[in-house]
Amino acid sequence: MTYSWSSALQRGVNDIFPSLPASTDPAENIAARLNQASGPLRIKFGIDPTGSEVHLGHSIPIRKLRAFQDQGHTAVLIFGDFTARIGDPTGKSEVRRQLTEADVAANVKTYIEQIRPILDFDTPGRLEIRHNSEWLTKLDLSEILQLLTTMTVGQMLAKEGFSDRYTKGNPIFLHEFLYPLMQGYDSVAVQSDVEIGGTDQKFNIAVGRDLQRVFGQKPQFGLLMPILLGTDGVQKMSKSLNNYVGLAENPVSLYSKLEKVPDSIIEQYFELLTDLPLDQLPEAPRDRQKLLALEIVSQFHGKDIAQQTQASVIAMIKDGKASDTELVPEFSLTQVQFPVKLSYLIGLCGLCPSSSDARRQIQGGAVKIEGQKISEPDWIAKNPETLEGKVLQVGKKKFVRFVTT
RNA sequence: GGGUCGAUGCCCGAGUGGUUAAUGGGGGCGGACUGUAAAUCCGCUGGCUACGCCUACGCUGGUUCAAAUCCAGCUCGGCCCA
Repeated sequence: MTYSWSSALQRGVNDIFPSLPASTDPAENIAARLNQASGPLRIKFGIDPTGSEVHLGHSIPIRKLRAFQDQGHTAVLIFGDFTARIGDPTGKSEVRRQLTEADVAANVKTYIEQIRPILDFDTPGRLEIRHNSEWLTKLDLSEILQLLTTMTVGQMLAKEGFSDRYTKGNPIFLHEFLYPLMQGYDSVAVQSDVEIGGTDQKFNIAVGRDLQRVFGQKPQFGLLMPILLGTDGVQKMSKSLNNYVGLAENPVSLYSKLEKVPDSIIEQYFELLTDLPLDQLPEAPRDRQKLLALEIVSQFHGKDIAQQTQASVIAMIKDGKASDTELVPEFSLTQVQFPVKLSYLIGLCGLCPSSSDARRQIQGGAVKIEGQKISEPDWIAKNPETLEGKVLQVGKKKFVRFVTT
């Protein structure tokens, strides 16, 4: 098998270092490394299982990993179970939530399920799943010191984020300095040839190169993918900003979020999240949004379901109410005591976070039953029969159908 | 370790004894408009099956008829000194 720096591998790549054309040393050129490889290269990607949801932003480097797999290389997927458990206090001085071993293990499990549609799990030799606790828990103090001697405080402070925080007077804890080193050591442990990461990972990946050199290995290449902007089109996709699209979301929610991706970023979404040729996209902006939504739902749920979803979402909007029973979540009234106040019920079924909020939504004219607006905050349903089979709607995209079973 | 300044709702940030669930901005949500977009305009933005009740201004006590506001101790941060 021969390897090459193909267009599939190059698609969407933001940066590659050591930089591609600049170096005259053939060994310092990723294309050369690929061309000369006698066997599959080891492509590293690491992710800290700190939460339970993976979103489209995370999927970008993973998709790139898949592209390497498809070219015959070995994807080395590292779960940062050790780094996750210490808890990375990056950003604010937020409460450091200590994750237990069990939390992390559970997260790893859900991550794998969510990632499964993207990566090739089946072809032998194409995927290696590792956990960094494997080697990081074994380091003793003298080995840690050896890692620490490779860097200066000045170098650390030069890292984006650290420098900001330092000049702003925000706290930086010492153990945060250890993060880049731990992640870098992962590269040593798995002997990676190429590490994939977001552009924000440049520093950490570079540390990996340094450490590999220290440990007598050939330094990896860094392949940086752009950070995906969230559905607000402004800030990076993240769960805490609530501008994310989760991989595990149901088809309807996936579709309805993606079909309104702002025009300004939709091209980037196509480039990074699909394999569609960019010069053949539809002209009309609205058609682009629909195609994007359809394509991505297909990736995770298959073409049939995607098309079905598109049809029902269109119907849902057009008629002003949910018509397709399959795709509207059901809520059972069996546990509810009647008569019930609507504001309370809305809180119960989760369409609003609290009954107070539900009350406000009713007053704001956001609540409909079967397309009929309810504006009386003390509206009461006398018995289950008045609601059975009906669709409750809060705002434009939150629906629930009442059932009595 | 010593000195000093600080800690307010999702975030930033006013308020320094009493019409204070707490000005303002951001964000978010909802409504109108639209391409289910953007921009714009309007409303909402502690909880409670609610004409009332309960929690809130780092934590714990104290002063007072009354405290986010005054006092003490504690916790956590910034800066300066060592």
